[in-house]
Amino acid sequence: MVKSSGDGAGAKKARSRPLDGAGDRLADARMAVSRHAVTLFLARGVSATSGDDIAAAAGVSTRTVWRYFRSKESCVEPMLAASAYRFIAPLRRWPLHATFEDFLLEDFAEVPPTPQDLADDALSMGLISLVRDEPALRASWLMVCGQAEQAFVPVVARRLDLPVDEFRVSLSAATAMAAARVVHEEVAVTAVTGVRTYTVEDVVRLLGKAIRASTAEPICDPRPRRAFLA
Amino acid sequence: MVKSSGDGAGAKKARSRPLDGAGDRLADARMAVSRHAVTLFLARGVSATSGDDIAAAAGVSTRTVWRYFRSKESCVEPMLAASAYRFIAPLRRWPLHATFEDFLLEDFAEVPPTPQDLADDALSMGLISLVRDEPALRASWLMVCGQAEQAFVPVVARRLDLPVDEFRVSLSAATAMAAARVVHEEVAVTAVTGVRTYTVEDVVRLLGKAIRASTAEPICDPRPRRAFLA
DNA sequence: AAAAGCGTAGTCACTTAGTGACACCACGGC
DNA sequence: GCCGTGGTGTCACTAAGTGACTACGCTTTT
Repeated sequence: MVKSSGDGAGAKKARSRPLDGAGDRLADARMAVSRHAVTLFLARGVSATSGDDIAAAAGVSTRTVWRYFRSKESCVEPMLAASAYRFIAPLRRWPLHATFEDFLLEDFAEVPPTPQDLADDALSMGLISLVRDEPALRASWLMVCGQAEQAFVPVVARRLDLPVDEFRVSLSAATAMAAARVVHEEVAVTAVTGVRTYTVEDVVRLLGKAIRASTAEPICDPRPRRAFLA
Repeated sequence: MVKSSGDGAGAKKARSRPLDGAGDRLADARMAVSRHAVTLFLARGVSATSGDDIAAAAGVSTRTVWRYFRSKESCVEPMLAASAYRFIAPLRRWPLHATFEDFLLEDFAEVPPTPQDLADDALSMGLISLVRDEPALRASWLMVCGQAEQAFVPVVARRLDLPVDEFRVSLSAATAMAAARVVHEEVAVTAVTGVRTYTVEDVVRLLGKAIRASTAEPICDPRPRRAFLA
């Protein structure tokens, strides 16, 4: 089913991958296919959508779909990952003296998401709301959370002034992203079922609370001055 | 690829499922197949093992394998889940006044694992050490961690004296199991690569430290008396 | 400007993963 | 004895996923 490396494509040159802005042609192509896959999954369900359907909708050959993705379900990963990165990427610029909420809200005000981003986030939320019932989809969602966890590691390391390979750092990144996952799932199901609606601010506050509760490390708040301890 | 429900089999009657001791004939059969699958995966690698191979090794028809499991990779889930439950199931009896480490170590001394359990744990560890490289296996591992999270919910609820559907409870269960996952992965790779060895006590202490660090809630220690706050 | 080099997509034949339908026990109740 | 009921095997089939090769576009070289 899977040869060895993750998602065939990118193995060749490991080119740039800016993580933030656009630019990677291959990543864009994968993203386009992913968007069509998600749309189809939401419209007719995962099992009623074939690889051929996805290929046809995206206007590429079936072979290309399997070159891009290691399985049908993993087609959703770029979409979900992109939504996650829209939160995590800005945090690489998060100044040490700012709180989680203050920084993120200010940043969103300064660099507002594009309409495309918002549409993608809506699709992602729809998908996340399905994750409880569709095991294959859940596996992909958890994989994306794992990627998010990796992307969050340097943020935590900087906040704690610790090297990225420190155990405390990976632990904190893992628990924080677990908290973020639970919040996202909760938000997705309540939003999709119409129980309530959320503003960006609501979500940021929920995330902040959850991440604070998820670790004894002070990653969300200004770092205490070392001088007091020395 | 997947019809709708998780792992075809058990849908019919949702019979007992004792979670602890043996007894379920179907679960035992699934476990036996799972054990053979894990052995083969470890011996020759996942992609070099086919569904037919697993069926042949387990002495059942291929059709039965697909009835038991929704995919080749998910064959490993019963083995991994059983290892996880050997930690979580006892915790349902965890008295409120005992610390995590004290209770678990005492319990393991009283009810020592069978040789079969120990062998299964060794296989599981071998498998967990592979999850970093094999994405399909990683997805299954994360699914098992999700099941463990669900199983941990009632334990947390009891410790916090909160209903099982409280958000704080699912949050804590999620972050605690994320911590446990990171510890298990670390232990698995260092143990398998021979960097160091672990006793049960080592693992329990590592888990305790990690879970304590993973949540602001006092789930690992005796619950503070409410009377002081009232 | 032609040629060579390279990276990516398409085509098609092929293997393996996974499902549906039905026959066949083994078991327990009556 | 007969009748459900639940689990398994057989077989035919669909869908997922791979290998090998071709063809196109783009850059670099001469």
